[in-house]
Amino acid sequence: MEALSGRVGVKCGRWNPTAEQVKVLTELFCAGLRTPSTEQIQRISTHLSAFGKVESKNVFYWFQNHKARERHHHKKRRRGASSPDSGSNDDDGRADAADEADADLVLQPPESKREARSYGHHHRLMTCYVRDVVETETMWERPTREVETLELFPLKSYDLEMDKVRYARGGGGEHQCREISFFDVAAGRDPPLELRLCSFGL
Amino acid sequence: MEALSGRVGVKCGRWNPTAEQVKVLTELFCAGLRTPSTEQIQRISTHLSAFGKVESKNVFYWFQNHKARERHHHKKRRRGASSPDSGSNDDDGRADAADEADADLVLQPPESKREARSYGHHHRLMTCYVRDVVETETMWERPTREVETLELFPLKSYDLEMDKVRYARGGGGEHQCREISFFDVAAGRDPPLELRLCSFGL
DNA sequence: AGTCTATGAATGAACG
DNA sequence: CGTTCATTCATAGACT
Repeated sequence: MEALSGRVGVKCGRWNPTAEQVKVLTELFCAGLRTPSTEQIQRISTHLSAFGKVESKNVFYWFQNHKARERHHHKKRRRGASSPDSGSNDDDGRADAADEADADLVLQPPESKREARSYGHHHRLMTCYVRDVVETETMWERPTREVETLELFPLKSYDLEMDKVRYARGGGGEHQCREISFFDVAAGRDPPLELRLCSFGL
Repeated sequence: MEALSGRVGVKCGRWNPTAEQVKVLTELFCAGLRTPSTEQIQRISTHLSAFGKVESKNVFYWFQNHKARERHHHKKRRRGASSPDSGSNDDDGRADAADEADADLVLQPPESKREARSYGHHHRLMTCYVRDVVETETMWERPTREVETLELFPLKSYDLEMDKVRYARGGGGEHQCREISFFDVAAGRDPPLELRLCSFGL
């Protein structure tokens, strides 16, 4: 998808990342970066600006969205026959089709789905997610990630060390991009994508 | 784009402020209100309820978010261009380079007397909004409440005690309370607090 | 035409 | 309070 994001339209209503930018972002994400700090965002955007216009907020949102969608990615994994479902409700202009969540990764939040979330801030969401499932054959298996220890950002800053703990999903730090399906596409529509931080041209 | 009234989703899962409510809140914010006290929150929410359903916690969160995002959110900075870009260099290769300097932390007052607030600050604030919890089930039918009272709050309450020092910058500005979008505001800083609450005509 | 999907953007809610 | 999560809105682009 996305095809050659050559940024066709001149209408810059919203940021339209170039292929290179997406590549870099994706690699960073796969390398483990999930919530870049302000400084990191700054640096990333600065570097991405070499491929086209970008602002820090774009980078910020990009990571926000990716992380959120990665986690919240549970479309349909049941029913493998028939049509892949399609809601039936006919929209009336804007019915939205967010399908029913299914909480695939969530461990066991006392809450149901998203509803009884009133001001019961007591029952936190238990941010424990089933850490990386198993091996994803379709994944590259942790390339020499620290080949160069890219200098752009200390790498250790966002290195798996930290994130791992926060999300409790990196038992051994062997988790690269594990699930993500839509990411594959994004990354796959490009060359082999040699996962390597040093490829950031730094 | 679609200007205001973007309130489409009528789904009441989370508070969706109406244009009027946002207007009032924004004006208050621009007037200098940053951390309303429990009582102020109460009054504000009471007044806002004239425009639609709203709970104290919503007001509380609103201010929290606004304050936080005002500071946060990565720079924006442009090279003198006005209006949301326009052609300009839109080629890959080299957008801007020297621009990425950022400095959105310009505000951030020295938290010296920030704690002057009476209420201890821990989780207590949350307890402030527990009164107006009307039956959310009902259709909060009461558009006309008491529009005559109009005395939101003395204004001195949150008035320029210490808040003043924060945004009392230069003052050469003449930006009114615009419908900010934080990303921009971060760089523009606040307007003069010459706002008189009476303008909240609401 | 239109529709669907991926995703950028925005913001309410909450955690720590 | 700053940071992060969750949900929603809007829109560019792909597919039929």
